Amino acid sequence: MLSKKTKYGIKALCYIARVKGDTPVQVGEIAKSEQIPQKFLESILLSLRKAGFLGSKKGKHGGYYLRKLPSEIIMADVMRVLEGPIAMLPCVSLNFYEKCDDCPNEHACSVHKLMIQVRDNTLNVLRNNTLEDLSCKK
Amino acid sequence: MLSKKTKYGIKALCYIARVKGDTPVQVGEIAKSEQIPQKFLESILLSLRKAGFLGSKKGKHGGYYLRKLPSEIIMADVMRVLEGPIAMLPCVSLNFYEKCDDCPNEHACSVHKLMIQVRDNTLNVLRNNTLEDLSCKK
DNA sequence: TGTATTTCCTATTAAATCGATAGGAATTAT
DNA sequence: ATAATTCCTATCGATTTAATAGGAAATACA
Repeated sequence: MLSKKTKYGIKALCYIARVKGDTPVQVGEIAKSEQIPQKFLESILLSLRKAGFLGSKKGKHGGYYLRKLPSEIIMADVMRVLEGPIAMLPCVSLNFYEKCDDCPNEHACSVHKLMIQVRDNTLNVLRNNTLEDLSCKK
Repeated sequence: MLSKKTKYGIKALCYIARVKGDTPVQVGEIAKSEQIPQKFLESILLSLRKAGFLGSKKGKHGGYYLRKLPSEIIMADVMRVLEGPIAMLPCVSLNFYEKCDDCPNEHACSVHKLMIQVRDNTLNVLRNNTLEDLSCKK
């Protein structure tokens, strides 16, 4: 199940991508428009900023803005920051690999075999979608 | 993240599929061989039985056996029983659809758009893998 | 310079879920 | 009868999730 954190984060990124204008977008505005608890959204945008997707400006007329073009923001990268590993098992993860305790031979493991395929296909989707692809007008 | 329940359940199904012979396979044997806590495995096999994948026999020389050919057991169906919905969001689920509270227009939702693609691809993998495909000899 | 505004940061909480365990009832082979 | 095995319910501890609280730091502007 996708966490609310990820869901909210993607929605917020899309909102920011859609907004035209020079001034940064405020958390309160996004929260209200997208129906997201403001304090929760604050922490989400903070982690997106730390991951390099967003820049921020403090104080009056402050807010968040994209640091890259929407077409350069790959959803797989966003997902990894918000949701964590894309693979459903550590033993099939590219970026967060870990061996299973219980599994003596990975290549003979039925679950491994299946989850490799799921990962490949999911990754394919997430790598081929950028923020631009998602942030269509309402 | 894939739950241990699902992981254990798939491993157990594969184990049963690999075993040759007339007599049912006992939980204790599977648990020992696949390194799964026996009591936990009991409850998992019980739900697989209730879902129609397994049959059981009680008492001495009792145990579990497949009720269909491995080639007829579709992994998507197994996953739904053990893990729940395949979609990452209720609003993109075929079998467990639910509208999002916060989302006024599903078709304009960026997250929806992305998760539909993920679901389609995941489903494609899980529908095209049967127990036979996974339960290769060790 | 002072005040309101906004992001930034840490801590806490309530609820849900997960993985596992416990104990015993029901059924069956011998 | 007895031992073995599935069946069923309840419970527990740990972890994660979603959200809230409170205030520090920075900034615009009067």
